[in-house]
Amino acid sequence: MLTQTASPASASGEGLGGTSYRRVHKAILADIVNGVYSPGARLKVAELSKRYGLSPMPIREALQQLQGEGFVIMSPNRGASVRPIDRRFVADIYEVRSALYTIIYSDAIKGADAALDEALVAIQKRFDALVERGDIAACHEQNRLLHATIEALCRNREVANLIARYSNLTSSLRDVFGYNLDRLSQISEEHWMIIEAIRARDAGKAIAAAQHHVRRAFENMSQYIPEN
Amino acid sequence: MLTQTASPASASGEGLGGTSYRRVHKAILADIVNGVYSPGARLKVAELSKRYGLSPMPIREALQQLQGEGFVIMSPNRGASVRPIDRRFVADIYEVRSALYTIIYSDAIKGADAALDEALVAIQKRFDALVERGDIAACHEQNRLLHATIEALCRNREVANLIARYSNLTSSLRDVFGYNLDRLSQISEEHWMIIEAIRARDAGKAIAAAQHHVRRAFENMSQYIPEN
DNA sequence: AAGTGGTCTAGACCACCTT
DNA sequence: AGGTGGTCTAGACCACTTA
Repeated sequence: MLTQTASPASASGEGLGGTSYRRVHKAILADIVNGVYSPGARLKVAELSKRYGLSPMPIREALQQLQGEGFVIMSPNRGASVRPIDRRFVADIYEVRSALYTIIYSDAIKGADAALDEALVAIQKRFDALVERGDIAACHEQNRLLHATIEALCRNREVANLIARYSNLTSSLRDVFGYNLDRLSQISEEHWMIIEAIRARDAGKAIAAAQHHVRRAFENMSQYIPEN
Repeated sequence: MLTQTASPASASGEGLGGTSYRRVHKAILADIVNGVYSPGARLKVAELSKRYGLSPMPIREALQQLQGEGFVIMSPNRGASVRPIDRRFVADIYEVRSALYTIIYSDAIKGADAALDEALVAIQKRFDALVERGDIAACHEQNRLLHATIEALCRNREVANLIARYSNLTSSLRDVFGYNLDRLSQISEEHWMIIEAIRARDAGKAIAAAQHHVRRAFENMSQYIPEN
């Protein structure tokens, strides 16, 4: 048997060219985002090592990157755990998102055209139909799509990265609690306000509507999060 | 000779308890911030390995964390280099900073008291005296202190982290170009506007003044940065 | 086709917590 | 004093670039 791993690109459906630490980074991040590893959970190298069929070091590299990105906390001689999320942290994040929406929605207005208007209306109509049916998962998907469509117009990559990161940080919470039907129809109203403002090409109004939307999302979510 | 390094905590003035990857992370970051490694420069493991008296892996861990934090870019099988900074990136960062100042300066007004007013005035008076003397380095320090004093009132940790990160990302540029005496007296004017707004406890005015300050800083800096 | 330099393994060392 | 699990070393393997 050679020193090198027998199957460098196995254990995952990624095309060649990727390094192990990248695959592991991606995999662990996905597991954190999907709630497989909950906030605060320990991430033991030995376990992960076994799971991915790799020796400790590439695992540690992935964890270090995740630490840099804020998804993981590493304490000296105590190893890695998923970043705990308390109400304060969520409040901080939502406040930043709110501030960033001034950028996103003024870019959105600048880039808006008739095709965008139609797309947004179509998405939100589907959303409403799915609320009627009570299909929460599909609603979630349309919700994601609406925001992605708007945020795609944002020219500021740094903003896009931050928004994506925050979305990942809180998405495990959303899966657990989050969406009941009452909240969904409230969301629909908020979305229509945003869409109307975009169709009117009114940046101030769009920003205000988006910030209102964020605030509501926070108020809804924070009740499910432990104080500390 | 044992397998383990002969002097686990040598090569740096850090107290015990730190791990190697942490020391290296700190050291490399400092070197990037201070311009020892310029944007785009390659960071070869072998060199760093030699420099810090460590084997490749702890170096790589530090680099991975730096990648997660955005200071370093790692390409598969091509290793690490300092994140290149073009004008677009700086523009993006300054736009985000501007947005975050809505949070920082409304917190600042909320937390302001007579002691803060005095402190800010004292700092800016020292700044002005140093401009007279043409002591650019000391000016820079007072500038840093003024902003730190204001930002210390920000309750949002995420915002504080972002601001610190952006400051680190661009500080190597500032060292190279940046501060001539004309710009310094312009900065003084902008600072006094901010201080006046804070003393008046006028959040809107303080935010506007701060955003104006950021915009000017960007305009001044961007002329020194290559288009691409 | 040699060289440069990144990546990964196997296992040793050791810090910390538990008994 | 033993165990658990994090950290680090030495060196093998290999991808990519030079000639």
